[in-house]
Amino acid sequence: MTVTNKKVRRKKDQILMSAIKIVNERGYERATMEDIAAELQMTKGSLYYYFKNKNDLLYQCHHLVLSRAIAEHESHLLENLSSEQLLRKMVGTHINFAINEREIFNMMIDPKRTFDDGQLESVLLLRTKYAGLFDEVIRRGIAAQQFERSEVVLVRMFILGAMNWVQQWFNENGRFDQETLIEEYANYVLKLLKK
Amino acid sequence: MTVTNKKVRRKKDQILMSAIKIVNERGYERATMEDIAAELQMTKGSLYYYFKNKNDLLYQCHHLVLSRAIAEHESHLLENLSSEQLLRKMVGTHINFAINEREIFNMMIDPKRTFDDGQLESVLLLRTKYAGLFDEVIRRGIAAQQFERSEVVLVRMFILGAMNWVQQWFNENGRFDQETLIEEYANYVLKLLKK
Amino acid sequence: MTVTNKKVRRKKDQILMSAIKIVNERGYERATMEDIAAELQMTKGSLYYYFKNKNDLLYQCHHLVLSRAIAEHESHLLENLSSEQLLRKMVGTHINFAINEREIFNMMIDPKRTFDDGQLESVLLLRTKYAGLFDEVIRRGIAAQQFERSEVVLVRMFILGAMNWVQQWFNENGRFDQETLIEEYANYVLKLLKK
Amino acid sequence: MTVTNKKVRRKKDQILMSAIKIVNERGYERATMEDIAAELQMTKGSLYYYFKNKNDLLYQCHHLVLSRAIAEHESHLLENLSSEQLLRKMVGTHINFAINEREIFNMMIDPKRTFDDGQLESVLLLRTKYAGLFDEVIRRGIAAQQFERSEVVLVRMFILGAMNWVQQWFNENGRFDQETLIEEYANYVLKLLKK
DNA sequence: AATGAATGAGGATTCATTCAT
DNA sequence: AATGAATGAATCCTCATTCAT
Repeated sequence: MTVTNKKVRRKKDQILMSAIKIVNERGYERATMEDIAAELQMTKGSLYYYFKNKNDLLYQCHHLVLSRAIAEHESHLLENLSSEQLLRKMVGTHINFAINEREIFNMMIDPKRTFDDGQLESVLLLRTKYAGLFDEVIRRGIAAQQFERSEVVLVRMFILGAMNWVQQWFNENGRFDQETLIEEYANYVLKLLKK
Repeated sequence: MTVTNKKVRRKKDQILMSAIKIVNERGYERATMEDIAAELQMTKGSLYYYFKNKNDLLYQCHHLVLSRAIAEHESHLLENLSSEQLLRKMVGTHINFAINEREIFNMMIDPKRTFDDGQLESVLLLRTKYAGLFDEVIRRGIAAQQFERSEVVLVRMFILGAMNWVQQWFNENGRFDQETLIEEYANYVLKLLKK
Repeated sequence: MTVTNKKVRRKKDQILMSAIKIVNERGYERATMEDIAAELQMTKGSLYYYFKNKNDLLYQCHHLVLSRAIAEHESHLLENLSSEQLLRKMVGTHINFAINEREIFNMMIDPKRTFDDGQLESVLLLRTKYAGLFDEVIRRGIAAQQFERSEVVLVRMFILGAMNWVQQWFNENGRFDQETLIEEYANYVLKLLKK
Repeated sequence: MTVTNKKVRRKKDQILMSAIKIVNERGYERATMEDIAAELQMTKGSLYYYFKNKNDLLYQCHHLVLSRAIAEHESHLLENLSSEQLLRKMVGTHINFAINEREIFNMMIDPKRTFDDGQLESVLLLRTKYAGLFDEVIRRGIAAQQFERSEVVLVRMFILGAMNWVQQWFNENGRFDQETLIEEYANYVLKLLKK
């Protein structure tokens, strides 16, 4: 990779961060290219040097966030933890992303509406991978006879849903802080899974 | 109520149903007044005879759906059921709405972005009422010593989130049919709550 | 004229009064048929029973107001007054109309923009007639050697303009009341005309 | 000022001139953004690159014209002229603007209907300043004992009204040319003011 | 005579996208 | 690499007008 390419890479990342921020604040449709550019004191025209179009830009945001979440989960999987400990960590990671990357995480929700076919395939792949990480832990726990045997996919959906919803109501100044929330949610998750 | 008012009422309802459908298909921002009108073979101009503007129309969709869901829950509350039976019914009602009124139910998600102050107040009131119905059942169960004593609000959020998420992945032709889904989810909910 | 026709006549007049009021408040373009109808607790559809279209309605307003002003001036002309006395009365009449029928009087200003050919002709006829009344007095005064010989048309334009402008700044609660204003303006007019 | 800013300035001015022309032809409400753009062979979208909205554009037209008129009057005030000579020049300037910037000058008439609060304040300030220039000359003349002592404000209103009205009837091909008109009007004004 | 309902032609505004420089 | 400028398609909304009842 040439120096120039590195620069481009860095700029792209800056733009992605800016876009993530703006989209998180305003939502996909209301985030304009102008807004995203202004955040970086660029003009919107310049964005098109780095990204084919708005869709492409937003797709890459999505990809970035999801990849990071996956990476974080994977690092937990490598630690030598019990299923319970592991799951607690994953609950923490997930809720952190859900709260702090609200809108981008939301894109996961209904990617069909936004992405074109090629992008969609890639996104769905990542989603599947992401979900698979949870399935993996659940299966490990069942195998270790710590978790009750059950429809893995269904219970995973239940759990992910519960956690995603957090972003709808969680409020930094509210009754619960993020840490307590994570702990309690992890307890619920484990109650659900354990024998 | 005069004949005319009934007619207007009926027409308004038709428009609302059409709007609900279109919004469910395309999402709030992408649903145009033209689309909504076309669905009923009207012209967009006519919509403005019945609704002040797009926002008003969408607000009324939201209000309608939420009111209906509340009414259904309330009818269950009047039946003489055990907390467990009641909760199973409410899970059924909720998941039905979540699946079949997808986007409108989604408006609940982040009304701040869409509604103006007056509307917002009314929407938040309904949301609170809706959530309160679940709290009520949970409290009943705790009082009857069938459910474990716990942070009612938090566990309710967990449950509602899990159920809302269903709309993201549920697919009529998938591995589970709606009925099985509801039953399994009710089981999870009860496992979470019971001692 | 049949009873029915009389009724229609009365209704038309009511509508004209309503239209005059609304147009005076909001201006020609901003006065909607709906506004005008609402003032009389009618629906806009009904207006079309009485008037061909908005243009026609507004034309008739204009015609009505101008006719009344002319009638009032003519009645003064019949009284046996000196040119000076007569002119004072006419100044009073004109300023009253200019203030109290603001916008309709304003239509006189540039009728070309609003009216179609047939209407225009009739309006211009009335305008000419209206202006002619002032010319008449001025000529009488000159003939009676009370007023200075001068370009009658030009001085009349000067005077009418001065009086029309009153509506732009006159304010009931301002420094001058309407009566004082009229008296002072009449003084100016006479200073202009007298030898 | 950078080159770019100069270009923008020039373009803005072109647009303003175009807008002034169109508004003078059609009036405020009937002048569409499309019309204004077409005059310059631009698209209406481009106008929004230079002006926030129609209101803003029209406000700036108004501001421009009024500022120019004020500047012209002020240059006369600096010349060493008698009150009479000065007033004659000002009559000329005013009538020229009234005839040649018809509608824009007319915006002065009832700005309340068109402008928002911030703009209104600025417009009223300019109007007051404009009127003050005439008051100034009149007072000078009174002080120099060339003009009769009188209600300065009232007589100034009278005079301005008379001159504004010119635009309603003056016609290049009519009986009077602009120069004669100005001379005669100046005579009237002086007859009104002089002892 | 009156009206409720519908319509369609405009008009203001926004914004992703393009492109010459 | 970046930008200023322009564009045009899309979208909301208004309102005079029509017409069946």
